[in-house]
Amino acid sequence: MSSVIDMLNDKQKEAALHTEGPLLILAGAGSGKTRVITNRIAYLIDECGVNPWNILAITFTNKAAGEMRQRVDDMVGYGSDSIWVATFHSTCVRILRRYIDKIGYDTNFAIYDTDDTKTVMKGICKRLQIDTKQMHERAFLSAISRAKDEMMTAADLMLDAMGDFGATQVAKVYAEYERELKKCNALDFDDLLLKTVELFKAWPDILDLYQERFKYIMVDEYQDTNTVQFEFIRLLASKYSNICVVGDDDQSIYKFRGANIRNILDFEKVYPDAKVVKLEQNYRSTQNILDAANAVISNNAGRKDKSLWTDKGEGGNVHFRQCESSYEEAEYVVDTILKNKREGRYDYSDCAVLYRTNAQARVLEEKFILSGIPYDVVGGVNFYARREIKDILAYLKTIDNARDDLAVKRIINVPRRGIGATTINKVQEYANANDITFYEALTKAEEISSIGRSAVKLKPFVTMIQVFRSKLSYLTLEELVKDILETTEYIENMESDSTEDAQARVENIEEFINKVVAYEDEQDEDEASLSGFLEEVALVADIDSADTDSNKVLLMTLHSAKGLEFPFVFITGMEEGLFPSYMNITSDDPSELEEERRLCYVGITRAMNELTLTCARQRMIRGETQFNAPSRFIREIPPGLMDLKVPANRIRMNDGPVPVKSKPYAMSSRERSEAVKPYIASAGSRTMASVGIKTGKEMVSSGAPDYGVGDRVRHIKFGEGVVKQIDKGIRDYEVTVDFGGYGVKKMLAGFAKLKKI
DNA sequence: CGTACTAGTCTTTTT
DNA sequence: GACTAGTACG
Repeated sequence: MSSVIDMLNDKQKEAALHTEGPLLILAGAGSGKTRVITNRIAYLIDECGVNPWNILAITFTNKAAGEMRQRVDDMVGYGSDSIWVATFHSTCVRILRRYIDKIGYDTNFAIYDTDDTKTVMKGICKRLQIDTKQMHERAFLSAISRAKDEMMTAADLMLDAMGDFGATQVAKVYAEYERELKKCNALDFDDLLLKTVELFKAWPDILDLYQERFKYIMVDEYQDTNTVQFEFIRLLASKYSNICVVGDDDQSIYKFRGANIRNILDFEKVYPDAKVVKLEQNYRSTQNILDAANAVISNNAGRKDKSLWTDKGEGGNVHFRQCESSYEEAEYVVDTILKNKREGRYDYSDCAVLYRTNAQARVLEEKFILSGIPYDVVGGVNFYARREIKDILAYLKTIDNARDDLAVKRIINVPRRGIGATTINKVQEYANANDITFYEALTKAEEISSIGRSAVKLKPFVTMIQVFRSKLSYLTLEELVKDILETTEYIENMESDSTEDAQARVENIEEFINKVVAYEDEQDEDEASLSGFLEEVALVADIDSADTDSNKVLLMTLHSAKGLEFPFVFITGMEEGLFPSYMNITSDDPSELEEERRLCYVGITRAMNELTLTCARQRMIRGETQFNAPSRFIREIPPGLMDLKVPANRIRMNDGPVPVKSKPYAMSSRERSEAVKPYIASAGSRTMASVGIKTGKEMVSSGAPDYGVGDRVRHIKFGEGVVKQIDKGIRDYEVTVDFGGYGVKKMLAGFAKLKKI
């Protein structure tokens, strides 16, 4: 019987075969760590007779979890679905949904995202009369988040503050914030981990249950774990000690959000009997690229000693190019890609353009559009954080379970219903006084004497929500969402007050409906519940846009590039003040600069065959033109590895402005959105198809309806009616129908789903 | 209560 | 330069 580990090298084998007891795999960039993990899982099941049910594999992102799940499924035949592959957060949610009542929460708790917590914080600052100009909401939130990462309570912070005014205030706000979330039966992202650890500590029998369940634990990207995540894993593994962590201290780039690099550096101290395996053979890059990466990272102190090698051969030099402006830089990137494409050396999908900040994508995008190169920007604004999507989600949350005050308040006046801040405050006061939720208070509006005439406006809102609820039993989720949009005339209202980006918003809503349909298709007939959908969406940042099969250049930040590889990589904006960022240069903490250097290391090691580093002498940052010297990271690469267009000592440092030869072409925002459209439009559908999800019925059709003026049609809610008028709207046909008893309605053909009779 | 303008703010990012 | 939040006014 041929073994699953035969395809591994010696080191990889050593790691895969060590199944009992703690194991640290130090996996350098491109050393095949995912392969080791999946093979190790297969080995555990096939050769050691481990029940798949007893295996837990934890990742940070949904994307990583999805990829691992895929590869495990491919490798392990029978029983692979019972392997628990999930992110930290979704793992905790699953545990908490079962047992959180043991520590005083309701099991249908809400999960507050970053936006929600900001809203909560704003309210607290107002109530405590904190001057948010002096101390920002964001500062409080990040202080609280950091405290939670370190498992510190508000009381702990208060003790630590030792009377210091600022620190005391943070502690007070923290306590208030906790009270507020508890009142709403809500958890923030940090709480998901924290409360699970709390639960495990308070209820040893529950912990034991999960220890028995997860006898073999694997953690990916271990260098990015924070203290509470470490504790979660430690507790789970403390019975059987079969814990395997994989990571690379040189790729730790999330310190700013609480990652504790000591978790990986001190692993052997916590587990003295741990076996350590270093994977140093790189299967990705040429020797020159690796040498450049090694040279840069060797400037960092306090790392685990290792150095990557490859048998891929020397390869070409690393290219470096200093440009006059960001426009010229973008042109250089575009021209190089076109030239390579023409000469048949690299296709579009072989190339990736990386940068430090998302804002840098704009100029690049403009040039890509002009040149006609197909591209995709990865990341940017979180899909589910967009206003229109959050609005619809708030409706769904309210219908599902009106305990989420934030959701109810979000939509009570969206679209406008003439319910203002004063009324909302009065309802809230009433709710506080009677210890009921905001929504419950709404249902008793007529009892609130202070509201007066406004009570009349609240009634229809409550009725509407109740009507939606009553329809839950027979409408599909898709129908429900469309019903919400129609009943509230959401799109019409949106179009009337913001014509500029209304079109993009409508497209987002359509994409959202696609997502809903995809969810329903995934589930078995009766399984597709509203709560289930909201659960899934709460922990997903973006619609997965990894469409590697389409032939496009990918643009993304260095952070989002982690874990990916490309034959040709551009790293742009290699300038002091931008990369490394100004914040980190001026910081008195030298470890901040080391994190930037690790980021540079991550960037360089994404490249398989060719790497081009570019910088601009002149760049617009935050509406201000800056003149920056080339990044220090450039100078850390031995000149012998680079092909410099000018000798190194002739590279111009920041010696002031030079007249720009040609006026940079800048597109108007309309031109831009027009030009960008075809790519965006194709991105969504392709994503769905590539994941193998049926999008169900055809979305809003741009074709003409199959009925005309005067025809009788049927609508799902209003019944039969007569078509009065059909107008070609911005993106769809607007149909005016007389429904007799229901009156005359104007609706979008795509949403209305009218049937000719 | 809603709108229109002004002032201030900007890292990186996932859940 | 772009976005958002807050404020002044109708």
